[in-house]
Amino acid sequence: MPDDRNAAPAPTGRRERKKAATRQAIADAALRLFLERGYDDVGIREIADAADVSTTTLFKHFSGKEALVFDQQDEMKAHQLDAVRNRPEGQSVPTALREHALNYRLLTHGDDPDINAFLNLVTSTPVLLDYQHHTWLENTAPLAQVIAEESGLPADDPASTALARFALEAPRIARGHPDSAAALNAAFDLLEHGWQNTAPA
Amino acid sequence: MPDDRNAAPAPTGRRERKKAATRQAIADAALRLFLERGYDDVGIREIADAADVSTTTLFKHFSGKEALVFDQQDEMKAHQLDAVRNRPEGQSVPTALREHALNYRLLTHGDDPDINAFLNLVTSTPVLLDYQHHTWLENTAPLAQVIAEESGLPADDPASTALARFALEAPRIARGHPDSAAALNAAFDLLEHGWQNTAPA
DNA sequence: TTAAAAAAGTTGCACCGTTGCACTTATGGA
DNA sequence: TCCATAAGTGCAACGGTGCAACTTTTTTAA
Repeated sequence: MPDDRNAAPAPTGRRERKKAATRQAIADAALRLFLERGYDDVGIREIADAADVSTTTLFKHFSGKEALVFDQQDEMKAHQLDAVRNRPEGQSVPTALREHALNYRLLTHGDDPDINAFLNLVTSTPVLLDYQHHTWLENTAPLAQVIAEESGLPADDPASTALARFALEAPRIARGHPDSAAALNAAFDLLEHGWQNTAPA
Repeated sequence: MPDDRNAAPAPTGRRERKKAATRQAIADAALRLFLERGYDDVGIREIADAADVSTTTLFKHFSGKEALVFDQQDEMKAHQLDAVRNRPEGQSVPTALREHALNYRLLTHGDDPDINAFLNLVTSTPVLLDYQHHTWLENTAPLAQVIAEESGLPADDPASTALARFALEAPRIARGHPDSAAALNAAFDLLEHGWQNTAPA
């Protein structure tokens, strides 16, 4: 039999794989039902049934009903941090943030029917929009720190915190505005010009 | 007997006075209990009992549990709009918004024990912070419109929406930051400089 | 190998915020 | 004065969430 002794202590493990599978089963069942009948018309108990687990188990995997829908937010947050760190030579921080936001916009306006259905679910359910925004804002502190690093400012510099928060807020402004692309750009124009005249070289 | 015939059809009326009294009784009871034992440890039914009404009545006066705490948000919103409209000659819009925010900060950092107790209740209860922020943001569209008017821009100009939203967001940034005054000022520095280089004369 | 510790999952229940329904009472206008 | 309407009542129910005690699986160590 193969010797697994030196497998890293973290990633693989019979336990963790099963746990991940259960979690996935729950998320899948939830998303399927939500897409079929709408977020508000599907109950927790029903989702648990469909995934063949108890509601208690469901809540051990997800902090609440809304969390069932967003299972990849962490990656998106990390992606944003990278976009700032690995921006092209000479590009300003706010510009990098703008580019990232615009790229993401493109992603979500493609023709992939799955993505569109998901997006439609979210945008048509106020609770989900709020939740998404809320968790998105949790990236404020990490983003502020990256901005500070990239700009040679102290770790909790107020200006970098402000820029971080505003940048995270920009997509939400766009969504509420009739011309969402214009709104997004206007927001980043403000930030770019402001940052340029505020931050050190 | 006095003749009330030409009283405005709106304000006085035996019915409406009673209604206002009931509403006030509910809000008072709720606030008292919340301050005594904390927001999460007081139930709706208990508040209704203390105000001597049914829960049904309570919910006819307030849209939800959180709304019991904030009964003056509308005035604050109007106040902010006025601060922009009636700003001193030659003062820029973002500067007026900064001044207003700073003034409000002073109000809430006084020595009035009642105010402090209330503030403590809010800041120590995440749900309430979120709710307050949420309703505060409802001033985005009105504020954006005032900004547009004052700046000679079309009513739904993207830049004015962005500025409005960011200005409303600023206090929340400040709260999360160790040096809240500095954070507030940094945020408005960004907006002032950005607006100056973006907006028309 | 096996015993015990730890983690995943189950079952059942109860709480809380919130809503709907059918009903009574008070008020203001015709 | 009578009536339409609005305020308020009481109750039952629903959905999301948390708790406690218990069983099953997996890991760790003796």
